[in-house]
Order: sequence, then C-alpha cells, then structure tokens
Amino acid sequence: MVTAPRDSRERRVTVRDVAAHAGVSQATVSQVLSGSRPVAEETRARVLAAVQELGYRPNHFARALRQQKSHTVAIVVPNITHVTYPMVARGAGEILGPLGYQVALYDTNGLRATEKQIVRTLTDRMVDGAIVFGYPLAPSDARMLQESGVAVVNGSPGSESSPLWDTVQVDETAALRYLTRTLAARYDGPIAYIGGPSGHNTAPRREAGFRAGMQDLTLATDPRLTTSAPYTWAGGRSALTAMLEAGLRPRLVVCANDMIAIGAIAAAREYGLDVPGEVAVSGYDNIDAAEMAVPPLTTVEASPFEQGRAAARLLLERMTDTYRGPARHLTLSAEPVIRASA
Amino acid sequence: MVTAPRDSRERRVTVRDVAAHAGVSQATVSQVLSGSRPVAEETRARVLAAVQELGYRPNHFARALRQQKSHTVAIVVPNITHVTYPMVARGAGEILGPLGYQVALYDTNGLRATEKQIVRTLTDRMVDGAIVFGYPLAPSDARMLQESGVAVVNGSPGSESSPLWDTVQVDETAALRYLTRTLAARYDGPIAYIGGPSGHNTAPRREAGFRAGMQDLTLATDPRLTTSAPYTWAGGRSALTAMLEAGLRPRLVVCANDMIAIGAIAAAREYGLDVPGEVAVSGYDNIDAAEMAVPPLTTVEASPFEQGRAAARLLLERMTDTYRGPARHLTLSAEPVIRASA
DNA sequence: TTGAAAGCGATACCAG
DNA sequence: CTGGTATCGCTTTCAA
Repeated sequence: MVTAPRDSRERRVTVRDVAAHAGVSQATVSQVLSGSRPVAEETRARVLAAVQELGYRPNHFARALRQQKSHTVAIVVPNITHVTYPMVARGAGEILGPLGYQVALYDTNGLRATEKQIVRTLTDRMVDGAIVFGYPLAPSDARMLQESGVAVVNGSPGSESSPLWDTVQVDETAALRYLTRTLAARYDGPIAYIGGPSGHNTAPRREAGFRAGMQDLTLATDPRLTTSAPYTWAGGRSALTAMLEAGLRPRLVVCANDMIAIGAIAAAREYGLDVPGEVAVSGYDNIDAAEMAVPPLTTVEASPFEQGRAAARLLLERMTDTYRGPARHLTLSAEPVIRASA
Repeated sequence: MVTAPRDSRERRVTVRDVAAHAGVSQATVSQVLSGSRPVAEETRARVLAAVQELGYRPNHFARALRQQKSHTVAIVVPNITHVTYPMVARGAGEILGPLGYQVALYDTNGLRATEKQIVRTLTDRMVDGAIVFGYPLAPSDARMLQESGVAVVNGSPGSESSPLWDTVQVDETAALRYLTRTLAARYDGPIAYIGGPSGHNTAPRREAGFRAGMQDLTLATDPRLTTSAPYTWAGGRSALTAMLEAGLRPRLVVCANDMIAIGAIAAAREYGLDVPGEVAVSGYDNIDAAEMAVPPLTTVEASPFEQGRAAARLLLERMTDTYRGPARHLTLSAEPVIRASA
C-alpha cells in the first residue's frame, strides 16, 4: 500500500509553468485568463490546453497582493446565534459565493469594543466589502472603512438616513401598523401592547407602528395597557401577568416579538383565559416556535434571506464600481402571517 | 467643510517605511515584530516606536504569499440556518478570532456537488484549517485537503472511526439511552419511539440509544410503537396521530428531536389526552421552542458551543504543529434537560 | 499580437 | 546582533 508522504504539500503549478508548457510568456497566460487584452485565437487555445493539462489554479494571495483586492466580503453581526442573522448570511452567500467571493463571518458579540477591533481587522485583511447588520455602524468606523476603500452596506433599523453607506431595511413600523390595524378591527375591547426593552434598537420603531395603527382606527392607547419587557418568553409572561393581576382585561395583546407573545399566551392560559377566544395575541419575527405554539401564533415575517441577497447585490455594484452614485436606501416590507392566535 | 477625496485609499505604511524611520533594515523590523530572532533592546524600542508613530499594520497578503499560510479557517456546514451550526461557529470563532484567525463560512446547502466545489475553493484560498460539521467528509475530499496541507476537524455523527482527521462528537446514543432509561422507569405502560427519517445521519444513532435504554430495563420494544418521521412538527404530529388512530395508547413517547416531540404533543392534545398526565413526551436538541412549549419539553442538550470550541482547539494544535500524532477523537456527552412534558 | 521586467509587501537566508 | 537581497505568484506597464 502506498502512503502519501506526510505533509506532501506539492509545489503548486504556477503561471510560469503554464507559460513554459504552452511556449508563451507569463504575461500572455495572465491575459488569456483574465481577458484583459486580445490574444490570438491559436495561442489562446494553447494556453487553455496547458492550464487544463497541468491543472493550474491561480494563487489568490499573489493576485490580491498585486491588485489590492481580496475577493472577500465580511458579514458583521452582533450575534450569529440570533435567528435572523444566519438567514441574512445565507442570502448574501447565495449571491456572493458563486461569484468567487469568500464570505468571512465576524461576530461582534454586541460589544462596541469588539466592533472597533473588527473594523481594524477588516482593513488589515483588505476585505472588498462589508455587510453590517444589527446596528448602525459608528460614523468613525464607517469613515475608516471608507478610507480604506471597503464598500459598506448596513442593514439595521436606524441607519436609513445616513449618506455614508447604502442600506437595506425592513419597515417594521409599517408592518406593525398594518398588523395592528387589521387585528384591532377584529376585536371589541381594550387593546394592549407589550414592547421591547427601551434601549433596544427595534423597540421604538415597533411601538410607533402599534401607535400608528391604533390612530388609523382612531382608537386611543391606554397607558396602563402599554408596557415593555425584555425580548424573552419570561418577559412576555410576566408583563401580561402584571396586567391581569392589576385587573386589566385586554381583548387583544400586540407584542413586539414572538417570544414575548408566546410568553403572554402562557400567562393568559395560566389565568384560565382562552386564546384567542378571550384574549388574542400577536407577535413579530415568525420564529420556528411561532408555528409550533398553541395556538399557532399570528405574527409578522420579515424576509431575512431577501435582506441578505439585497445587501449583497448593492455591495457588489459598489465593489465592481458598477454603481458609484450617492448612498442608496432600500426598504423591504414585512408580511403579516395570520394564524390562530389572533 | 473638508471632503475626503473619493476613494482616497492612501498608500499603506510598509515595513520599508518603518525601517527607514527607525534607521534599521527591513529584516530587523520583521524580526522585531515576529520575535523570530533576538534583537538588541535599544533597536527593538526604536522599531516599536516607529511602528506606533507611523501606524504600521502588516499586509496579510504579502505575509500569506511568503509563508503560504492564510491565517484563515473555514467552517463548512450543510445549512447555516439550522439551529446548532451558528452556535458551533460562534464557539469556534471565540477561540480563533482573538488569535488572529479569520473565520470563513461555507454553506454546502446539503449538496455533495457544492461540497466538492468548496473543497477546491479551500485549497485555492489556502485556508490553514477547516472545521467541517454536519456530515462525514468524503474521503476523496479529505485527501485533497490533506494534500494541500489543510488541517481538518470533522464534527458529525458517523465520522468517529476515520484515521484521516480529528473529530469532535456528541454521543447521541448514550444521551438517548440515558434519557430513555430515566423516563421509562417513571411511567407504567407502553413506550413509543418516533425516530428521524432513515437516511438521515443522526437517525440510527438516536434510535440505537432508545433501544439500548429499553434493554437496560429489560423492556421489549413494540414494533407498532416504533416509527419514524421527518424531523418536523408536522412529522411528529402525524406520526403520533397515526398510532392513536390505530388504537395504540403509549404512556411515554420518546422522540428523536424537539420538533417531532412538539408535534406529538399537539397530536396528543388534539386527541384530548393530557401531557404528561396521560402521555409523556420527550425530545432532543433543546431548541428555543422547547422551553416555550406547553408543557415545557423534556429533552437533551448537546453543547454546540463547546463542540465549536473543542473543534477549534484541536484544529489549532494541528495548524501550529503543536500536535502531529495520529487522529484524535473527542466525544462530548449531552445532558438531559428534564422539564414538565415527561 | 506578444514578451521582458518591474513591482505588490513581507520573510528568511546568507553574510558580515 | 544586523543588513542586503532573493523570493512567494501574479498583474501590468513599456517596448517591440
């Protein structure tokens, strides 16, 4: 039995080898491969044959060193384990991968310090572009990236108005407004809202949507029925429990995310209230658990895949200089998903 | 107002600049930075000062070209949107990031063809190492990676015995065996098992665990109560419904994953059976929805973060040549998470 | 239409 | 202890 030598990293085939084999110069080989200048059909064929025969594969570092382009795109997110980011990453990868871009993942862990660190790494590594999701990029960081020639697309609530970078957004306000309007028209009685923690990026936007929806129907919002909670099951459960304990009986509870909503359903159930018979509940995000909830949760579905794809497309145009105009701001709308809970 | 010139990519500071500034040779600068040979304390200080002053940052491509090392690790997974992979990626990133490694994400989309394609990309891009999760790597691909000097760690059921690469495993069989034994001892009556789809990697391992657990208690498994379903809510629901329709009344249903289990709970509930009063149900994976289920789901928690960290550590030792012995196989155990459903 | 040769920016060998 | 310089593999002028 033949054993491959340990660490047999054979010398790779280079342009030089191909050139020799085809009886042309390195320059010609390069030109044939990149199409950067016309080459006689006959030599072209000879070069391609040699490439085939020798199994030539270009060296990315040499290329990158020469061209100052890495063919790498960074995806920067606060926490890759949060449901939407993997989908965004996949959407972006779908577009970028087949075009030869490597997708590098950077998780800031929600820390500004880590974020700064990462921005330095990105310029050091000369990524061609960065897709930043989850929070608006600090202007100083954005400047730094811009100055190193890194294209940036930001996808996160609150980055809309920046003239510094292209953005991809989901209009959370509009989505929750529409959902609120639709559901509020269906139920007679007090309407409650359990929002996200103040300080969280998305919280004010979603709350604004709720309020706008109420206003559309000229309904007043009752402050005792408008509260906030951590974006968790426990948060939703205790928020609704508190209202019920206080003797309040909302007929509909609009929640800022699905985990809060599923927690609220639990609270209602513990109180012996039927969902949606006595209390209707809605969420936002359409996480896996929403479909499996009892009853299945009415919610809102943003399209993270499409956000990722869209971001990648905008970025591509920047990286290839296909587009070089002012910052573009793309807004996608989120769709209501009506299930049994409301 | 001062406007930065468009695309003002200023020339980066190089070793040459630092050398000139410090009045030493390029070689010395390089040596100081890498510590690869002793340098007089005084010159050392001068060089470091120059580095500071000029804001020198090394060029990764030049380095990579010279050393044939990219300081990049690839994480290859079949589908980044599946719960566990982001956690694995994060665990690995936690270890690798601070050490200066870039983590590149590759999603094979579950396709062998894409996988082959990716392996080529990895060797082209000269990644130093690859962490492959989700399926055993094809031997031909493994060979190709090995030959290009790419270190590999495989984390997936079914790769244990390979002498070709290090592995990180979770002992699913042991976990389900233990869970089965624990739960079966608690309930009097028929015990059912809803497994994953045959053909799926994990299905036979989990089923083996169930059977072993039954055997431990010298309980016989009833073929009519042992079935399989897609790894989905709908799959679990219809599998249990089918049993109930057939007049079977399992007292405990052990399921191969959480989605099946939550579906089974739904089926029981639709049949007017109390969980866990009349039917107890358990799952596997401890997904978010498990905690939010009604009743909260008893399940098994593998530790994907730790798998990621462990894989990264093994890989590091290979990449740095700290370890160069035969393939190592690390097994982590998964913990039962007892909640109200069983 | 093609070739020769100058870099890109770092490292590592060989001298001194 | 330090300096000069060849080299990694490719792209891209400049000349022919």
